[in-house]
Amino acid sequence: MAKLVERESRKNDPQKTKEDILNIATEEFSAFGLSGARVDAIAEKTRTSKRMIYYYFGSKEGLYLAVLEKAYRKIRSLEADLELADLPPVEALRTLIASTFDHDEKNPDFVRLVSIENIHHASHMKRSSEIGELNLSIVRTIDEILDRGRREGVFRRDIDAIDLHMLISAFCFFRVSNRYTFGTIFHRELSEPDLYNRHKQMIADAVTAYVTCQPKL
Amino acid sequence: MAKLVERESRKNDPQKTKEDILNIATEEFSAFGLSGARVDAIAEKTRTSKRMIYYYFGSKEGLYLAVLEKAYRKIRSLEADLELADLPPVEALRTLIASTFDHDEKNPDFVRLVSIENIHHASHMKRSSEIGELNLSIVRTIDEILDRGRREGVFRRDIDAIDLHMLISAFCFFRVSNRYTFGTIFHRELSEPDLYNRHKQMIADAVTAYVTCQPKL
DNA sequence: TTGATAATGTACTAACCAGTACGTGTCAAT
DNA sequence: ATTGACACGTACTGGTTAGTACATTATCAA
Repeated sequence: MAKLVERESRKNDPQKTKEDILNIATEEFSAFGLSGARVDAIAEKTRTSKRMIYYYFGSKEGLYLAVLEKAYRKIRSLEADLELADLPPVEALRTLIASTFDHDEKNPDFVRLVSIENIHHASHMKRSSEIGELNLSIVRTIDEILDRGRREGVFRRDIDAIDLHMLISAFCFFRVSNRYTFGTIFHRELSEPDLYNRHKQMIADAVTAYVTCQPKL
Repeated sequence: MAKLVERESRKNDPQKTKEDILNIATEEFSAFGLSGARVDAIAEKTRTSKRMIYYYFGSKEGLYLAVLEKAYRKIRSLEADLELADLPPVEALRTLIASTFDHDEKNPDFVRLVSIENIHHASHMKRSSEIGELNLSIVRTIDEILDRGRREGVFRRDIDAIDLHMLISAFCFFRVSNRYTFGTIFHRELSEPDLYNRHKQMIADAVTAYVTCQPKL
């Protein structure tokens, strides 16, 4: 007797298979960390099998690295398209801050992956040629704004672009990365719209106040 | 024939055994995370055996929670002893910021544990009655400073103490928690003394500039 | 059509790792 | 000195998990 269940014929779609794996893996690694994530769990949630993970990515760490690289590739692509050259320096800065703030708010997965990578001393990132060459354009952008501000006499002169980027980044990142412990200790839901707006305003105010103030001795 | 090797007699020292385990475990969890740390590895580095870990802490998670609680207990004890009441508001604030800055700088283990706990959605912290009751005195301290500053007319009036604490904390924490990725991307060694001083100055300047500036509309 | 290569599925393995069974040693109070 | 509770060590187990062996199907170029 012939098989009653017709086995549906397999479709080869390497592109999609890879992407599917990467997407699921991003969720899993971001949720459980590198050692916490389970390859089997990833495989199960995929359209395909564990075999394919090793076929395309070689190892768990290989998959993790691919996830990390994809995450950084995404932010690099987002970084370019801000038109700030024709805004006055303070406005340009505020726009940039708002964009950083929203980016972290909208990409908790990315934030978590970066946190995880820091737990691992950024060792995978260091080994990645792709990420290693990230020469973040955001710093150039900040540098230009600072330069214009100084020439126009509205900014203090002793500010380093990378330092300033860190000041901005730190707040935006922390709000997302430490959402849970901070929220628990202070009984605040850091994802509420009220706080979102207030915090966005605060970091913009703080940074602009800083860059426009006179240096303390 | 009698044993040639005299087995040295065992000493029971439960206090020390517990502490020993806790100290090693703190290192291990902070280095590898909750899922990355290995109970066997912890046991080996201990004077005692794996058996004792389960004897005193019940499970790997139990041990992790004990580590976390000890870490938070430590900061709570450090928080109290700042004498700020007789300083002018701006100076009081700068002192407080310096203290937060140094605390995170000197306690990377604590910072890493908090990062790890955030990866886990602060779930252990929530379950801990001890940590759950952390009603951080630092916020009260900030509140008092803000109050005095407002009364003296030097601070803007629309600042929330917890928000301000977050602004300060975020920078101090990020500098340590994201040391590796940030350092790798921007080719900066965030532990260098030069940067240490500059950053300490910067966060103090930024926060004081913010609290003393006029609100933007 | 064919055959080479790329893509995929199934079933397995070996190592690892949290947790335990079971027994021994310590010490203080009686 | 005995006893009982606490402290501790050794050796093991059973489930988990990263990774693989092997067979099969799809695809496409010649």
